[in-house]
Amino acid sequence: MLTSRFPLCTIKETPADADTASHRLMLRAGMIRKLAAGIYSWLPLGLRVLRRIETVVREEMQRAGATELLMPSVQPKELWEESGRWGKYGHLLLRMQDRKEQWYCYGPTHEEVICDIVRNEIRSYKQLPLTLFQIQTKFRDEIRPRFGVMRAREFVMKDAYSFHLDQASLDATYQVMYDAYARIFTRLGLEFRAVQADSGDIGGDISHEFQVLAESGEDAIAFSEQSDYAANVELAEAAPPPPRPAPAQPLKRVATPTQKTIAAVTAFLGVGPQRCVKTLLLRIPGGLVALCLRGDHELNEVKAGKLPELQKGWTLASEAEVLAATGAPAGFIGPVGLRDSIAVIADRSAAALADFVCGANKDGTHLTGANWERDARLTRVADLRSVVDGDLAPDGKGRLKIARGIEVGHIFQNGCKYTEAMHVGVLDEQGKLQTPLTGCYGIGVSRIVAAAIEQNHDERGIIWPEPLAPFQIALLPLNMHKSEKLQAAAQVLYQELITAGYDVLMDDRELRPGPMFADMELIGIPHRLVLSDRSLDAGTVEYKGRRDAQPQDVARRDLLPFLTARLQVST
RNA sequence: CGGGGUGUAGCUCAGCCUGGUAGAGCACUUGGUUCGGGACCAAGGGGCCGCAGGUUCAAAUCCUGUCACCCCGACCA
Repeated sequence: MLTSRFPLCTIKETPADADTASHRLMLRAGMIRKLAAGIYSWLPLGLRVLRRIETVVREEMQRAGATELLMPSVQPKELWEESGRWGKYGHLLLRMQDRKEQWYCYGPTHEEVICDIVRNEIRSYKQLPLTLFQIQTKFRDEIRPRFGVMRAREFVMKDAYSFHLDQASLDATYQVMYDAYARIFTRLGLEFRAVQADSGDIGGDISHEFQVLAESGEDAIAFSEQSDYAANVELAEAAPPPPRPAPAQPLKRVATPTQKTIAAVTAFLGVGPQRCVKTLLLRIPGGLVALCLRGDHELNEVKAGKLPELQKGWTLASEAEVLAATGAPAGFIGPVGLRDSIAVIADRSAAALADFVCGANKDGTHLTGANWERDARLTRVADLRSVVDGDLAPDGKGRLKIARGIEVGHIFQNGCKYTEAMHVGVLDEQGKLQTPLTGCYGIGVSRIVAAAIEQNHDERGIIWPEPLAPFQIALLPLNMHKSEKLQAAAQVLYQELITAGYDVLMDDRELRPGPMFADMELIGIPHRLVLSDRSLDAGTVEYKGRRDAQPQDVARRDLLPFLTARLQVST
């Protein structure tokens, strides 16, 4: 490809509203342009990268036994009413009407459509197990899109769905997909981790996320350095605490006139936050619930949301509700002496404390030497907190570290959630109608582009992992317009490289060398060849890898073998 | 949805407070010089000052409304 025929669209200045490295570099390199909030055009350069990822994903999906199809991006309301998600999916669903005023949505995911296809086309157990996938543009009307294509509203996703007669078959395919995902992200040259995950609204029991490790990631993941344990912090557990010691101190009331926060109370009383119990009062339909946590721990809302008491929704109690229920303002409430109608659910770590400090349910007062059972009613113990760095791993092997990641893949076992709702049935060997089990497997194709850049860039621009690079080789003939000799030599080399099977971008613009170098480094081409009258006279070509500190001269006649040793021929 | 902010040339922004012929840098076009790390000189093209109302002799500037976008939060296979 010649730069004169390939619009590079690079920009020198940093766009004002780009906050992360990948967003900034994708705009500067001319890969994407914003059309509206969370909606981007893919310019030619960006599209080449996107296609490279799609190719790897497609190859690995096929190798894993999945078959490609393509479903519509626009889906009728009726299908979503069958699954019950027209209402449940909420504002994420972009709804629209056609000329007949029929309602549709722009598909945020395709469980409904795939179930409709399978129930119409698949009749017999002989056709199962079946795994279908597509690479499609989806739309989720995120409340706050940000970071460019990392959290866009419109995005490209690979989604696969598998159908099974029994759990063993689902387990087997799930494992095949898990392995395929690991191979995909490895092939793409990304540093990633597979972690146990919450299955969220998709539903189901078993679920893993594939997280690309990056400081700017929106997810926190916990993993043990001495075992395989790795989980999203939404879900991660610590090993249970040791059993509660017996009470040793008497319950004592202390005046804490202005100490409303854990930090203030601990400083005032000279005890660590891990000796305190903080109490959160939640409003649920028809009542209140108290959740108790150790002072140094945070409530994990995903875990709390699974409590039976909170199934019908919850919010934090208002200041007025707290006062009415406990007689004290927030900051002074505690589990001791709460009225009987309020269930007291303590996190395992809080429940393991003896002689703790907590609010006295009286303005300006705390208690010391408080103890469960003796002083405070305990309805139930549950795992309610988020793990923190240094917690013991749940398998007892090693301590947990917390890192940040970008979720690029997510696999689920859904059981019969969708097939049941959508009335998918297949006849088994006995001629009996069975509801198949399903798995679903997503990869954020466009998000991977951003994730790869987050992991691979420097102050000059992007540094593409080889398999993602829009071009393999940048060929820069310097000041070619002034030298016919150089023009001829460049043309010959360009043709040679193409014939050898390389993906080459030759810069034939009448630019000074500086801007040429800068552009190629910005767009991250992994290998650079420079031709000049000087090198022509010396019979050499200058080579520099994108990560190399210094260029090197290679004899012209040795160039092809030199490249063969360094890079793969593209297909 | 709550809070904050911004809409002026392709991009980054000044001008607005205190109303009076719309600006700079970068980018673009042409000519010249230069040219192995984002050159220089000269000449040029480019604007419904987000949109709609209002006040005024006169509005980018003041007032009202509206739309879009950005940031923080809630939200998020």
